[in-house]
This record gives sequence, C-alpha cells and structure tokens, in this order.
Amino acid sequence: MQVPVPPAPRLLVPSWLNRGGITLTPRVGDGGARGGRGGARPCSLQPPFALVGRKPLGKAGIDEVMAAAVLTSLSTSPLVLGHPPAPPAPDPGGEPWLEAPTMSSSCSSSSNTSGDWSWDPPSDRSPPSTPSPPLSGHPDGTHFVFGEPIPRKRKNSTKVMFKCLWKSCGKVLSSSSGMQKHIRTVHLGRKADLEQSDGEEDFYYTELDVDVDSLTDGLSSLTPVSPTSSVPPAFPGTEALPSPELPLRPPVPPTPVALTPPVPTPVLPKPPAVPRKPRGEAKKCRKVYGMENREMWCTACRWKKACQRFLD
DNA sequence: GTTGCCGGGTT
DNA sequence: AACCCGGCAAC
Repeated sequence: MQVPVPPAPRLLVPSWLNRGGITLTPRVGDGGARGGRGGARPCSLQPPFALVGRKPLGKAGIDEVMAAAVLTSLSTSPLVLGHPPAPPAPDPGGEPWLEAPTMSSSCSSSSNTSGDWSWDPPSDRSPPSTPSPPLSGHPDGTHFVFGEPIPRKRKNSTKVMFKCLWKSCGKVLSSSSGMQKHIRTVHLGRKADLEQSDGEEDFYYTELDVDVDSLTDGLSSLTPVSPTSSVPPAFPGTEALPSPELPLRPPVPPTPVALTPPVPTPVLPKPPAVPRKPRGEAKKCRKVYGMENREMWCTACRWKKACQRFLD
C-alpha cells in the first residue's frame, strides 16, 4: 500500500541535447499544463547525431543529381527544354542540368519520342479534397487541385519562369500574371484586363525553374550551342511584356496566332501550373493558442504538420 | 524573427 | 501509426 513511484527524475538535459525541442514548461510557469495524456513524453533521448548526413546532396553521386534533375523537370515542366536527356558529355561540373537550352524546335513534333509527358493521371499523390480539374472558375485562382508535387526550391539561385505551352509559342515570362495575360489576350482572344479569369490560362502555361547562376554562367562562358545572340523580337501583337529577363528563347517563328479562337489546344494536359502553395490566411493553432498552450493545438500542429483544425 | 509544414527520422 | 523535429519557404 504505498506508491513506490518515484516520478522518474527528469534527466538533466545537456545543452547540446536540448535544442529547443524539449518542452520543459516552455516559459510560462504553468507547471502542469502539459498533462494532456499520461505525462507527456520523457524528454526524447535520441542521440543527436543520428541525423548525420541527412542530405548528402552536396556530394551525392552525379547519378543522384541527374535523377533528381530529371524528376524535377518531369514533374514541374515536362516540356521544358524539350530535348531528350542525352548529354553529350559526362559533364564533370556536377551541374548537369541547364547546360544551356538547345535549340531543337521543341514545339513542333519530335520534342521527345520517349514522350512520357502526357498527362500523368494522379496515380501517385491524389489530394483527397478535389480530384476534379480546376475549371471551376474560382476567381481566387490559386487552386492546388492537382497534387502539388512541386519540390521545394533550393533558395540557391533558381528563378521561376513561366512558359507558354501554346502550340508553336514558347513564350517565357517571368511572372505568372504576365503569362496569364499573354495567354488570355493572344491565344484566348480575351480582354486583357478582364478581371475574372476562370483559370483556364493556367492550362496553357507551365512553370519552370531556371537556374540563374548556371544560366548566366553559361551565357558568359559556355554557350556550347548557337547562343542566339540576337534575341528574336516578340510577337508584334503582344502588349508590353513584363519580362525584363528572358535569357534565351527557342527560335520561335513569328507565328500568326493573333486572335484565333480557342484552338483545340496542343499540349494541354499539363495541369499543375501551381506555383507554390501560398500560405493560408487562417491562423493556425500556434498562432491562436500560442506556444503556451501547445497542448491545445491540434495534433498535426503539435507535430509540425499541416494544421487540421484551421483549414484554409 | 516568426509561422507553417514538408520530409524524414524515431518510437 | 503515432510521435517528433530539422530545416526551409513564406511571411
């Protein structure tokens, strides 16, 4: 009849272990707020060095890098640099991608016969919310309807560009709004300033990451293939394009696509023109309850996952 | 600097 | 599966 339960003296956590992760009464002297279920966790004692080498990316084999590059380009911009993955040289540099865009007439036909770029059905990741295509005219536009496989960009020096997928138009702009406008006016024949776009434009352009560094690098020194020194003029019909930067463009012939009615589009099936998931507006548990009341957060928030209580 | 959360590890 | 956290992009 006694309670022989010494409350497991909490170990002294060495500073190298307690890197903010351990929630020992955060800062408010609440003393017992943690009690959620059965006494919280014993401060985790995983060896901190278990994470060694989590991202060996730095010196990962070229194969890995190549694979990553291929995957990336496949998932984000299937048409980009429509040339087959057959690098002529092993490229010792370690930056196999973006070896200056080759000037194959990408749009016409033989973009790539391996052609796996053809509307990959959402087999892999299917967002549970809305499986249907986004023609649902939501003015907000930001539909993350098709899974968001956009890999996180390295903040290094990649820049997001937007490429028009319209047949024989390879226009690349630096802003999505500009691209939408371009598509709206040039290809869809709509009013440029039409406020409400039903999002249809999103189908006709794709996003692509451009490594600025290697681009500029390549421009200044490499330039293996015809560098297109004189950039061909843009379409005569287009408005002032907000594209200050536009490194290289495929030799797109001056196509007379002025105001043709919506043609049965060429390379449609490219859905995920989803730039990046914008941060939701809803305040999440952390913000609502504060760090002090962490036990009131939804579990997802507690685990640093997407909040499931305050959905966007 | 803070917040939200992905990716991945641990239990 | 539940739990946890490093790290990073968006603010």
